Amino acid sequence: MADRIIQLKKLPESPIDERKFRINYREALNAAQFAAAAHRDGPLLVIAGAGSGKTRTLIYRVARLIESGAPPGAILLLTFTRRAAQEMLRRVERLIGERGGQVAGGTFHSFANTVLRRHGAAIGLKPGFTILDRSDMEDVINLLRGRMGFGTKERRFPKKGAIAEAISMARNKGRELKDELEADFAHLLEHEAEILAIAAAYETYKRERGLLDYDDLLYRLASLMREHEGVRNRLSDTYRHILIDEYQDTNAIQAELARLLAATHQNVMAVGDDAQSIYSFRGADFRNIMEFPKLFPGARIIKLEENYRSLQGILDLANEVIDRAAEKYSKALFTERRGEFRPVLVRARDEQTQSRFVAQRILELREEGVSLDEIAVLFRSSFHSFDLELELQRRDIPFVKRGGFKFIETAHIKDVLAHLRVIANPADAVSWMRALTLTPGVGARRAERIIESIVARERPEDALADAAAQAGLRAQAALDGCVRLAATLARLREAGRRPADQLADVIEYYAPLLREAHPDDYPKRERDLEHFQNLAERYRSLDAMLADMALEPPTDSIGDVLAVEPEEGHVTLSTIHSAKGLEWRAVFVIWAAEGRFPGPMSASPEELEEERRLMYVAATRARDELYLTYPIHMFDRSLGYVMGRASRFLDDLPAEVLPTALLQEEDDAAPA
DNA sequence: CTTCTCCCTGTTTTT
DNA sequence: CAGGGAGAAG
Repeated sequence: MADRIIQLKKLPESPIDERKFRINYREALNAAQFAAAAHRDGPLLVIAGAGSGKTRTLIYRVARLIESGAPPGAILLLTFTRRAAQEMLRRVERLIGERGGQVAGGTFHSFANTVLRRHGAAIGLKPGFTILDRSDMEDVINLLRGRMGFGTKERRFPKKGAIAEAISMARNKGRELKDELEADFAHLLEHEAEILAIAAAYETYKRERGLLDYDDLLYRLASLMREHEGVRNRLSDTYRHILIDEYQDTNAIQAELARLLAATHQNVMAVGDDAQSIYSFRGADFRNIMEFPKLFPGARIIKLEENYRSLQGILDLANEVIDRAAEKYSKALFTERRGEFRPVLVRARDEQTQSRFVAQRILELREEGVSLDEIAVLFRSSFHSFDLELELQRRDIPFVKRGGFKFIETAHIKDVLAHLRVIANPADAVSWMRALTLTPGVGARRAERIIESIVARERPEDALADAAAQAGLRAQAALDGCVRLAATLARLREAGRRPADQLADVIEYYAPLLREAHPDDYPKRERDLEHFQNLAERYRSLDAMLADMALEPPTDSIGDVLAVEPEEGHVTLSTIHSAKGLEWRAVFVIWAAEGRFPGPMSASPEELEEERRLMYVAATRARDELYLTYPIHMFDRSLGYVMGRASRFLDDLPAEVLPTALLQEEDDAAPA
């Protein structure tokens, strides 16, 4: 006789008692957001439209993981910019208290830096490696090109920037340089053999001297984890929950890092928006986000489509812009937010008028009670704001500018840094080159000879004076200069010195050289050095300071007006790239004109598609008000004044979605 | 042979 | 505005 069968009932999907949590997640989040935040284990992909509470969802998921018992240190939050990382960690801390501060987080690059300094020995890395930024990379390439004798006779050898770009792109796409050149750098193929030789020499050079460029940080971390199962499992066990923001901007290596980090648990949450992929120039491919379910089989997919940021009129515009994209995107944004506002396309007479309009409207907004902190002006390329910066200065409107040139990239800061880097890594020949050629009478040739004879030493500066004499330096002034440099470096190397004091010594040594080199504008540059000095005070180790300067440099170039009444806030001027993930109550997009946005460099259909997404990103930064402007008369260097046309991304939009306005002088007629 | 100086050009976007 | 090239000067 058969046993009696008793049916065991399946428990309902979510038996979790919400009351055990301190935070009321159901109240704080909508259904889709809640599903994402409450997700426990296994891969999860969140496709989140602009303004759909993506960051909020991430933060609540972190909080919930911790409330469910995950140690904060086991949660790793990877982002693309330091600002995004800091902002998130701050909000986590506010939500759940100081334990939130123990959550690990940062950019892919800074995470790689930390891991490689600790575990890099397994792949032959010294912990004291130096990080090369893009211009350092170009300096090395230039040095090698010279050494190898390329481009001296021939006129048309590719520029160092082009070579660096090709090398970097190949790395980020995980391709052979040869293939990359053939696919995307056809114009360099003429010099293929030389470029390949330079690339090979570049690799050797970096390895011999303990140098890593940005791409190496990711690439070597991936090799480390691929080749060393022990390290891989240790890292994966340490970080039981990996959360990745802006996944649409990952490239091939970053996707692999995600896979490697999740080796022992598959707990990866990726958040992104395919319509906001704007980093293909860095090797990012928005198809990555589509491939996520292939990389992590069984991934759960959640879409966030409701927008909490913008008024419907602004979303209508954004939807129209992205609707016209060649590749169709999966979402249409909608919102419950009601309001009359429609975005406006403002046609200004010329650039000056455009600037005047923006400045005037900013002042009006301030009159209406909008804080300057709630206003941003966005543009395609950082130089587009030059005229506006002057206008804002004229009217005493405080602003900060994000993106574009950072003060860390200016020659005088790099000069000062070079001296510190030589102390941190005596084998860093690029920095030696920079420091040495600053002394009068020493140029590239002699500097190289000097470096060759001293660079292998532990304290190269001890041999500096002799080497200088042997390198053919005759002039007493030049020899004296080398002696002074050696003395300064020797002092820097004394044990137990604070980075800030070391920097002060360098600046003392460097100040006369700076005045000599820039008699016209050295006061401005000295102010930058002072600013740098202040920044240095926070660091306890030179290595940490140098790594930060390469990976997470201070981004805001402080406008001269910053000191004016700081309590009233400041307008943000930003490239669209740097504005990613941020929002403001009122947003201006200037230079929304053909030839600027899209710019002249965007020719291929793919590039134009990316420009379109960029416009979409720009528009969706605005909460309540959005103004797009362009000048009717644009100045072109070769043609003089030409007629400006509205950006093709706005040109064909229906007038209900984007009405136009023309600016008029006050006494001309009725106001526009 | 090297360095310095002056004039030109041409400028995305970022870790 | 800086990076590169050409030519002058050390």
